[in-house]
Order: sequence, then C-alpha cells, then structure tokens
Amino acid sequence: VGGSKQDPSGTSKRPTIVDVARHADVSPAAVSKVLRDAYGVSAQMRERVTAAVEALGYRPMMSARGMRASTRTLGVSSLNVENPFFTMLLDGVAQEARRSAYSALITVTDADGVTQLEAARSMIDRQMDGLILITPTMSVADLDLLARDLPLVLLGRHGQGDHHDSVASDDAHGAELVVEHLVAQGHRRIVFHTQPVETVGLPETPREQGYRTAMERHGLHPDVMVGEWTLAGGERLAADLLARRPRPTAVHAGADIAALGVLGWMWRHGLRAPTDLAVAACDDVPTADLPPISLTSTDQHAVQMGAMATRMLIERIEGRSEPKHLLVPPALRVRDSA
Amino acid sequence: VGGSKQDPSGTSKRPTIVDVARHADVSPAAVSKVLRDAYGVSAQMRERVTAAVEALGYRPMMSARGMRASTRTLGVSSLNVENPFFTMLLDGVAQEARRSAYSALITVTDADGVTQLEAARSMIDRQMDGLILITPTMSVADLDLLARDLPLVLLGRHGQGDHHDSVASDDAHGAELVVEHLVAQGHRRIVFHTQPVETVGLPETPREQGYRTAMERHGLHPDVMVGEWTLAGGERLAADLLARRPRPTAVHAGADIAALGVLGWMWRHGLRAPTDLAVAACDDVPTADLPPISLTSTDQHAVQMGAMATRMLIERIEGRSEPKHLLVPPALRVRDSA
DNA sequence: CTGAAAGCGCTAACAT
DNA sequence: ATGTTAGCGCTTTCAG
Repeated sequence: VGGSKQDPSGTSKRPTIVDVARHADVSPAAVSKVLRDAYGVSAQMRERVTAAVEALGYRPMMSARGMRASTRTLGVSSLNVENPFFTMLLDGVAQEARRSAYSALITVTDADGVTQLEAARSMIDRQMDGLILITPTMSVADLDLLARDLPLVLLGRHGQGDHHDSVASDDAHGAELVVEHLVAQGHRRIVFHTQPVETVGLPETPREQGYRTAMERHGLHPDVMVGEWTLAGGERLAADLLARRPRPTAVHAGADIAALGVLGWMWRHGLRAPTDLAVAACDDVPTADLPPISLTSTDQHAVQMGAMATRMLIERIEGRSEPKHLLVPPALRVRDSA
Repeated sequence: VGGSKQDPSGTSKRPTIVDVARHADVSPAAVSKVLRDAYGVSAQMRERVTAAVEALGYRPMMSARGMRASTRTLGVSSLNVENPFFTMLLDGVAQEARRSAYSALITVTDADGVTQLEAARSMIDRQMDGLILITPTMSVADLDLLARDLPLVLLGRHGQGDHHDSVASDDAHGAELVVEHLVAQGHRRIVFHTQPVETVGLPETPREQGYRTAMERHGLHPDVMVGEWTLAGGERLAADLLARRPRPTAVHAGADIAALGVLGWMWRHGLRAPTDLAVAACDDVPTADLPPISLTSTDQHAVQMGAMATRMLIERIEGRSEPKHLLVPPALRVRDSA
C-alpha cells in the first residue's frame, strides 16, 4: 500500500514516525536516519522527509527513542533551591543546555542523603543520558556506584573519582583571597566560620585550609569556629564573636548566607560592618551586592560553573572517558562590609 | 525453561521485569500487576514478587512504562530561577511531589515566549503525565492548545481556561493591603509601579486594579508609572520619583526585586526609607526580611502555592476534568521600609 | 542508499 | 488468579 494519506479520524492523535514515513512515501527507518542525521541518506530523501515532518508537525517521542538510544536529556539533581548559589548553578546549566541538543531536567531534593540518592535513581529510571549532581551529602561510595552506570558530573563539590568529572570553585584560593584582603586592611584577629563536615569533597575543607595557609603566612593564629552555614547560624556566630574578649576584628563567614545572618544580628544590635566587625564570605549571591548590605565576597562564577559542568557532561555522554576535575578560580568582590 | 537463574555474565546489566519474573517463577504480567498493585493478585504472589524485586534490586524503567501508561512524572516549566519568588514556588512543588508517588522534573526557561512553549513541548516529548507552568509570557492560545493534550496547571498566573487549572495569588487584594497600610501611615501621594503587559492573566493587572480600588476608596488620585520589575527598573523608578515635585511620599513597587532597586538607589544617594520615601512591594522574598533591608511586602505563600498546584495537577491526572482556579490570599508583612 | 523485520521493557487485552 | 500475546514508537541490524 503506502502513498500519502491524511489522517481521516477526527481526533488529533500525535503523529508517529510511521505517519511521517507514509506521508513521505519512504520507510520508517529512513525517517529515523534523517532525524538523527545518521550516515547514508541522499539529499533528496532528506528533503522529502523534512517536508513531511514539517507538514505533520511531527516531534519524536523521546522516551520511545530512549528504549534503543539516547534520550538527549541531562538529569540535574540539586539541593534546596533556596540557596541562591545553587540557583545560579542551575541557571548556568539551563543556559548551556539550551545552546546544545540536550534538554536539562532538574530534580530538587532536600538535605538528606538518602533522598538525594533516590532522586538520582529516579532520574536514571527515566532514562537520562547523564547526571549533574549538586549534592553535598551523598557518600562517595554511592557516587562511584552511580558513575559506573552512567556519565556523571559533580557540581560544586571537589571530586576525585576516576569514573566521573567534577566542577568546583578553587575554594582554598578563595579563602586565601579573603584573608589576604582582611590582613591588608590591618586585621589580625580573623575568625573563620565553618560547619561540621561528614563527607569528602565539600568546600568547607579547602576553605578552612586556605584560611589556615594564609593566616600562617602572615604569622597569625588561626581561629576556627564551627557552626552552621545558615541565616540562624550566622546570627549565633555574631552573638558569639561580639561577646568575646578580646573581640575579633574580622570574620570570614564561610558562606554568604551565614554572613547575612551576621550582618543582620549586628544591625539589630546597633553594630555596623566593618566598624564593629569586618565581615566577608564566599558565594557572591545577588543580595550581597545590594547597597544596604554591600557584603565583601568571592565570586565563584556560579553561572559559568554550571555551564562548564553541562559541557563536560555532554562530552562524556559523547564518548570521553578520562576523568576531568575542574577548579574554577574565584574573584574577590570588595565591598563595604570589609 | 523458567526457574530462578542468576545472571551469569560479568557485566552488571540492569534487571528487567522479565528477570524478576524468572526469579520469582511467575509471568512478567504478574510482576507488572504487583508493581502497580492492580486488581487480582494473591497475597502469596505479591510476596514472591516483592522478594524477587528486592533480591535483584529491580527498578521499573519509567520510559518503557510510559509507552503504554503513566510515567508518574510531573513536568514543571519555570522562568529564570534567579527570581527568588519562582524559586519558592518550585520548592513547594518539589516538597509536595516528594510526598506523592510522582517525581517532579523542572525545566528552566528564559523570558522569551517561544522558548517557553518549546520547553513545554519538550516535556511532552518526554512523556510527562502533566505540566505545571510558571510562564508569564506564553500566549493564552498556546496554553489552551497544550491543555488539550495533557493535564495542565498554571502557577503564578490567573487562569480562566476550561481545560486547565490555575493557582495564583489574590494580587488585587494584596495591592489593596499595601495601599491600606500606606494610607493608615498617613501617606496620600502613593505611586504604583507596573510593567508593560502583553498577555492576559499576569499579576500586573490585578495589582494595579487593587491599587486603584484602594486609592479611590480613600479619595486619592491613582498615579501609575510603567517601568520594569527588575533591580535596574527599580533604580530608574527611584531616580524618577525622587526628582518629581511634589515628591510622592510612598511607592508600591509592584514586586520585591524592583523595591530592592529603589532601596539601593536611595541608599547610594544618602536617602532612607521610610523617611525620604516609604517603599512596599509584593512577593516577600527572603532578602526582604534581612534587617538592613527590612522591606514591607505581601507574603504570597509561594511554597504553599507550589504545593497546591502539585496536588491539583495530580488530581487532574487521576481523573478530574472540571477546571479549578485558585486564588491564595496574601498577608502583609509590615517592616521598616513603610 | 534504502527497506524489512526484530526487539528495547513494559502494560493491556485477552485467554485460561 | 495467573499466563499469553500483541503491541506502544522508536532504532538497529541486516538484506537488498
């Protein structure tokens, strides 16, 4: 049979590759080849098929394609989007994906490591070609396990595995930049604020390391306080620091969100940065740049980090197997708070 | 043949439903039924199958399931995540999805309407069971077209279509709350800041309407300025307002992000809210609550809105067909800026 | 360069 | 209550 034939039924069913083939009077296999511009299609064939695709408004069904081949979909798992730093990473991923032939699909998880693993699994069940993971709490063992199953890029976490890539900020360097700046401003009693670390690869470790390195370079005494990188954690930090005698003159709050807590607590108690306490941190979230806040911070180029992770994942999907672990150098943004 | 048989090959291939069936010595259809707990399975059957699933670590491949039935996946399309209000909506969606049997997969789009339609299509190609759209620029015609193909919920936009649901803030009421508060503080020259509106259903319209209603209720003259709900738009607004004679005493900036621009411009020019100009807005983004900012704003309960949209979408996927259009009442958060 | 046929993993309709 | 069979829409051998 064959020959071009319009759908006579009233209901608008989505056209399939068979419909296109009939319309163009060729085989489904031929249409498939044109669509993926695979090897061995004549110009004439290509033209007929594209015309039919156009005419019918055909779009390939990716999940059917996924049963034999790639779905052209990147899975992204991200911890709570309420941290604007993660949000910027996601934006970078989305922008870069839009420039590519892939779609990026994001799952938002919560802090708990089991949920994060489940999110990754659930994306694998949905036939993602590869995964970008923004996941501070997943264990390295689980990470390696996942990486054995499909292309994987760690984002915002220092990786070392042989089976995946990673894109992180050069946190040690960033912390050094902050300390160097504070020292140049004449500060000597500089506190670093960190939080408890359970897994390997998190920014906390190199940040503290960079802080120590820079402090010792100047013959200063490292002074590390453990708390939480949250607004409330920052508030507690401020209360602690400002009650101490002798009072520290500067704090590296570890992360912007904690620094905002510090500034808020100070503000409510009639204290101001940098006069009463110089405050600096890392992340350079948009809020840091608002004039009433004006928080000195290290820009980690989050959008670019997201974009790079995306490019690296696509490379890996398309064949690369040697691991790449990228450290993006941060830049200090000096503002009023320090 | 049949009988339980372990995979002898070295490579760890993902087990399929057939492997489970063999392991449990039952038919694949039986396994399928147990998995979806469909009608007609004995307790004994259920037990054997679940044991085999457990033993093999089997997970159903959703895209294969999707070829005949539901993928248990909700698609969410959101404009640039850099607006924290959208971020909070997404968090609500993610939280609610985690409580359900569905996974939420998010696409981040840019402002352009064509891209937003393409994002929705791309999720349909990937067999989502339904869509939640956070999309200010998509035309109503496109929206209706999509809604004909699959369950659809509009989030953060006032809908009226017969074929989809919507969850939005009661923006008119919110704007009235703001004006009432400003009037109670003694303000009479109150400006409203909006932005050009091309599509129907956006919050700009009811917000301006609510503003006008409240102003007229008090015999005051509405004074609307058109600009852009961005940081830069807010800065321009501040420059304009503070150059006017007589100077307005209060502004409803339309959206927090614009209000932050206003406050920033004022700060840089040595002016302070509310003394030089009272500033209020809508969205109640987290930054509004920081003490140095302390922006009066209307809380739209974004997280709950996201959760409700999710529940409504699931209802629709599971059979409801009458449209539901929800307006969530906002609450005024009075802070120092007004 | 093109087409026929088999099959990806699952479910639905139909036996039994 | 369980198993058999026939596809879902696509890609991929493998013949021509």
